This record gives sequence, C-alpha cells and structure tokens, in this order.
Amino acid sequence: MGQTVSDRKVISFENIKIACKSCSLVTLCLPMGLDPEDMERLDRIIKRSRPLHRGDHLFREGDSFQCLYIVKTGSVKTYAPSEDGGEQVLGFHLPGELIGLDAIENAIHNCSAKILETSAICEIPFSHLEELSTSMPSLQHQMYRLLSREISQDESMLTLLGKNNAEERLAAFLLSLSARFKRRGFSPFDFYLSMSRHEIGSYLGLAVETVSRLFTRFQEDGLLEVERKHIQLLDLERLESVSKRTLGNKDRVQST
Amino acid sequence: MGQTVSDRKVISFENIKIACKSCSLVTLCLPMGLDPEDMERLDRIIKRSRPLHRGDHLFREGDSFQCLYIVKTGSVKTYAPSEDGGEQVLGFHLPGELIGLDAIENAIHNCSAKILETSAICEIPFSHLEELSTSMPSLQHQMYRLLSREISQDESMLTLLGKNNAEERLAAFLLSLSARFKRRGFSPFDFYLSMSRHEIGSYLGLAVETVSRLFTRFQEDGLLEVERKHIQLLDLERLESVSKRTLGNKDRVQST
DNA sequence: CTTTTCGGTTGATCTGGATCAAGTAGAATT
DNA sequence: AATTCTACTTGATCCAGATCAACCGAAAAG
Repeated sequence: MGQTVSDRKVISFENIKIACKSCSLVTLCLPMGLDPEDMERLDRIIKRSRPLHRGDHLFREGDSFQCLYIVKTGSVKTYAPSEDGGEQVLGFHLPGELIGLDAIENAIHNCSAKILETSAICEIPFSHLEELSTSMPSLQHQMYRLLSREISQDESMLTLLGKNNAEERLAAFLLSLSARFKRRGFSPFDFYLSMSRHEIGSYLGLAVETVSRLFTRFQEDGLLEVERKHIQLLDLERLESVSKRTLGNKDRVQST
Repeated sequence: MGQTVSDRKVISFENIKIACKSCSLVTLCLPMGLDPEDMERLDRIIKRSRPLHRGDHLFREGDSFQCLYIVKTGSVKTYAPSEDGGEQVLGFHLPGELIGLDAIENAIHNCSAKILETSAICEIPFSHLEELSTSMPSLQHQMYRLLSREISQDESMLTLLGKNNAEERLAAFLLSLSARFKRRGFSPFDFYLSMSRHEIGSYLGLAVETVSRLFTRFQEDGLLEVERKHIQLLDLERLESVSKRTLGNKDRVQST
C-alpha cells in the first residue's frame, strides 16, 4: 500500500505494470517523442490498473472527469446513451488511443466508455497531466497534437456519415481498423472484431440488418471472408475503391 | 509599417483594431478568464486583418498551418472539398469561435474555410500561441478546454447524423444557432442565415430540397416564419420538442 | 430596362436502407 | 444434455428522403 506505482520490482501475473519506456506502444501513445527524462516524469503519474473485463465501464456519461485513459491492450467503445436505452457509438479505441478528451471542457464526462474485451488500461489523472505539461513543452505539444487529431478524426467521420452510403461506410470502417491494427504490429488482413454488428451499425449510422447484409455481400464479392467475429480482408485495393465511390464510379463489383 | 499592432492611437474606418480587453467577445473567446496582464501578452501576438468578404478563403485544404483564426464579426464556414467538386460542410462559425484546430496535428489544414458574409477575423500565429502557453498555465488551460469543446461538439453532431431524422436535425440546427446568437447578445428569435439552403443541407446530411420543404412545413406548423435568409423562431419550446422526438413521441405537430 | 443567373421552392417519382418478421446457431445456464 | 439467451442472418415490405424536373423570383449583369 505504501508502495508507489513506480516501484515495480515485484512482477505478479495479475498486475503487470510496464513503464512507458518499455511499452511497445511508446511510438504511438501519449509519451511519443518525449526524451527519457520527461518520459520518466510522465510515467510517475500514470496508474496501471489490473485487467478490466468485457462490460466494465471506465466511466459513464455524467461522471465527474478525473482521468484520461489509454488502452494498453484490448479495446474499448465510447458511446452516448440516450434516454430510451439506445446508444450512439462514438468510437472504438485500440491500444495506444486516448479516451476522455471530450470531458476536459466542463470536467464532466459527456459520453460513456465500456470495455469490449479483457483489456489493460492506463489511467492518467488529468490535473497532474496538465500541471506536468506546463513545465514540459514537449508534453504540451503532444497534448495539442492528440486533441487536434481527435478533432480531425471526428470530422472525417462527419463526412462519412454526411456523404457516404452504407457500403462505403462499412468499407471505410474496415480499412480504418486494418490500418490501425497494422500500425500496432498486428495483421492488417486478419483480425477479430471485438464489437457486435449492432455496435458497428450504431457507429456507422446503419441498422444491424444492413451491416449483416453488407458483410454477406462483401464476402460474395470476394472482398473478405467473415465468420462471426473473425474477419479476413482478401482485397484491400478493391475495398479501398468501394469505400470511395460516391458517384459515377461504374466499376461495380458484380456478384454473379 | 514600424507601428505595432498594439499602437492604435489612429483609428481608421477601414482598419478597426480593438484590443481583446475592449472587445465585446472577451467573455466567450480565447482570452476568456485570463488576467489583464496575460491578456495583454496574448493581445500582442494577435493580428487583426481588414474585413474579408463573402467568398474569400481563410485557408484551403492542404495549406500549411500557420494560424488559428477567430471570427470577430460575421461568419465563416469550414468544409471538406471532395474531388468531384462537391463539399461536406463541417461547421458554421460565429463571433468568438476558433477555426483551424484540426490542423495542429500535422501542420496542414485538412479542411477549407470560407467567409460567408463580410467579416472581421483575428489571426493567431500558432507557434507564438503555443510558446506563450508554455509560460501561461491559464492560457494552456483555455486551449485544452477549447480543443475539448470542439471534440464534444463534433460528437454531438455525430449523434445527430447517426440517429436523428431530417426534421430533428433541422430543428436542432436552428436551436443551436439561436442559442449561439443569444450568448453573443443578438436576438435568439430573429436572425439572418448567412449560409445557403445547400450549405445547411450539406452540414446536416440532407438534400437542399429536403431543407426547403422542412422550412415550409415548420412555417405551416407555426414554428417559425422564414423569408429567404431572414428567420424568426416563433416557438422555441415546440422546436425543442421537435428536435428530440426519436421514437414513440406522439405529440406530432398537425399541419391542419 | 431587359436578360441572365442562381438560389430557392414545389411536385412527382424512385430507391436505399429501415423496419418487421422469422429462423438459426453459438455460448451460457441448468 | 437440455434450455435459455443472445447475436446474427435472411427475407419481405415499407417509407423517408433522394433524385429528377419544372418553375419562380431576386439580384446581378448587360
């Protein structure tokens, strides 16, 4: 109990706490680009929880904002619950991705975050982070970049929902996952979907049935192979072309 | 030429340059909450251009990112152009609102910003701002808040596009404008739309014709009075209820 | 003043994807 | 091993909103 987070001489199986500097995500995570000394200072304020399980909440809409969260392993969804029990999925978060940035403004979470599969999560008390960043220009810069990136991503999502039809949306979604897995050293062609069809539909503004039908069609067209949660992308290039035919692009995939 | 921006003893009609401390937007703009001394320091890095006109670009997608922009008077739209000449409108920006936050990450603008009506714009070199914020915790805090707010706004837009039908979207849009005008000391009931029906449609993921028909219907239902760009909201409460009936809400407006 | 242009409106029709309905198969529970 | 339960799939139908088409009227251009 008196032991601080950074004392990790004892490694227990249940409580793996890897410092940033030895974490494989260091090149795409918050500490990216910090010099060793700064990284050490940041490291000291990060808490590493024991693994969380499917269905656990990191936080709920309305909770007071204390920490930012980073996925170390596993995956997390964020969503805006609506009164009638429904939800709008706002994002799926893979290792190295920051969660909770939308809560800084009024210190209240305005979405909920739920674990999709057993995950390790790093927890960063925001007040400490902010304080630290006043004396660490490189950390401040990194925060600006990450916040800005989140805005860019949301904007491209707005474009996707505003202009693209169902098949374009699903293709773009799969390609985005593929690219993100690739950056993390996983196969970009062969992966497991930790989210349900329903959640994919919500994220893309589509009904479950539409998502299901599209998977079937993509498979018939030879674009991919899907069985339950396991998906293999067979033709990234064609998937790419499916994701961005808005008008006039007549090289349709024939399903005969 | 040797005269600095803060020397404004000579006031010319064409070149009105009001310091932040005497600007009416100070309570909702970037310098919000800064103490007088900090505000003065921020003030010195802000450039105030002569008025820009409808159709002028603040920046275009692909431009290198140098400055953030703040609307002082008038209005601006941001949009993502697509190859085929189309565009996705990403936002409409009113006085006090910051433009360009999505460009920080890779120092390239990934959307374009176009003036909707004659507007005065403040220009803030980001490198200076960032530098200043390292020595001004309150400014850094304000930047975090504004970036976070942008994310929240984009997320509620995602929800709007993902879950709400055409009439809910338009009602929500009008209410958002109304609230923002109100905060700025303008009438929340009676204002001019500086954007075209087409731009509203693009922003809301709807066809122009749908927007036009909805205006007509809302008018028939007594919710508002609209003539060309001039709009009067007659019943904010009912508009509110229109904006959030997703399912089951049966108190439909009868158009008889 | 006349003509053109362009933004907006209105009507008619069409369709992508929602909704409704039924069935299937894995995984969890007994 | 039997029984839920839940996620997913597939088919049939429907409808909100897109698209197509025609027209109108304000404002800009000649």
